[in-house]
Amino acid sequence: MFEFLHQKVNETINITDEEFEYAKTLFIPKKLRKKRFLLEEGEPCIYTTFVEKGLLRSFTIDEKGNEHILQFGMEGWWVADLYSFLTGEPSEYNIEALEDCELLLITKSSWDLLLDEVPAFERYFRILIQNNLIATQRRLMGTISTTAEERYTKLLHDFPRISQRVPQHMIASYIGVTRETLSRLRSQMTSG
Amino acid sequence: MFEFLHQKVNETINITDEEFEYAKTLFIPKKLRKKRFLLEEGEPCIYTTFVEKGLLRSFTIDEKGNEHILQFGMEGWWVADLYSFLTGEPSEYNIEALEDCELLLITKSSWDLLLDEVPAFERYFRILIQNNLIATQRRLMGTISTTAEERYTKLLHDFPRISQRVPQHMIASYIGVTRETLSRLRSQMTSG
DNA sequence: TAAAAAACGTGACATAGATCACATCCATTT
DNA sequence: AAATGGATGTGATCTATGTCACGTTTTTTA
Repeated sequence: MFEFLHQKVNETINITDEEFEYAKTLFIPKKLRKKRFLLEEGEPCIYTTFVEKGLLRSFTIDEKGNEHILQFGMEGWWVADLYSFLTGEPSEYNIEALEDCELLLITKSSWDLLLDEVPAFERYFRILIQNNLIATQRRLMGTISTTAEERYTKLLHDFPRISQRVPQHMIASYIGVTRETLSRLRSQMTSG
Repeated sequence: MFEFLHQKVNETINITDEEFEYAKTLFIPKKLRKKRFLLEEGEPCIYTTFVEKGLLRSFTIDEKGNEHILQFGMEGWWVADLYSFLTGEPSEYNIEALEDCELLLITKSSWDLLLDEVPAFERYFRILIQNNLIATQRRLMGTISTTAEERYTKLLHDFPRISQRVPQHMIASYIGVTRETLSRLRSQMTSG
């Protein structure tokens, strides 16, 4: 059950088997079925979650009822509302399973304990967050400076299998356009 | 010279005086005059920089010659092209002083040493990057889901003094519109 | 302090993308 | 297998923002 997490951690930092054995005691395994929510807007995000299997999305819903996707959480990734997790404030995000999922949850207090007891995990999360920051900065700059078509093409390039796994209207909301616009974009691209 | 950095670090983590004394030996003080560049696109970002005094911006220039600002670096903040700093790859960003600056630079090898020797600094940078990620995610979601006017109002709210310190066309490029659009927005806002 | 450069405002027009409306098409549930 | 709801495509229009052009004001620099 922990092989995949162990592998991901080992790819990033040096960690002893005892340290990882200790870490294992702090995680809570959970299965979550498609369409079920791991987190709903307004409630505090009490877990940070490692995705062993499946696919989730974190997203907001604005006043008009439009959804805006912050991220997809695929196998090997982590999902949470980081701000809510750290502060205990109500979450701004929803997190929903887009496929049946197998997850490893860790609470804030266990996470704090883990970082205190095993400095290697402090580094692991620093690197994880660092890579996430770099990716988020790139996406931000792309959103500011490129067209919807370029952002769509880049998404397909970065995650080739995504369009088989999630409906088009979610891809549209990830790149920041309406489903209608993405639909027209796609027909232009195949015809042209 | 290091009082401000010491203060910022102390606000975030617990650190002994000896640990901070060691850290001090790894930084390179530098003054940078207004309009001078700390980093130019294409060259590797060999330093991460703490801003003691002054103001900088990191930005890209696209094929059309338009500038897009990733961030302003004010007193107490850090600036770098994180990806380039970590990998040694050529930078995608320019970093320019918008005011006369006093900076503390640290190279990648010194930074690695610091994180190895003083685990408290690993935590300091983890928290720093974490807060930056949260802010960047918020800005991304705002860019996807709100109007230019809302983004402008939010920027003024978050950084009330920014509009006295940087020209309007840079504020425009930060919120992702042209200078003409921001100019019109501003006249609407004061009239309405 | 004169000259040059950068910043800013504003009009006319172009365009990407949003909105609204409706018609399939496909999948999940019973 | 029927039925319901979600997902997609597409037309007609609307709107925010971009683009281009030119003039004025302010700030730097020589």
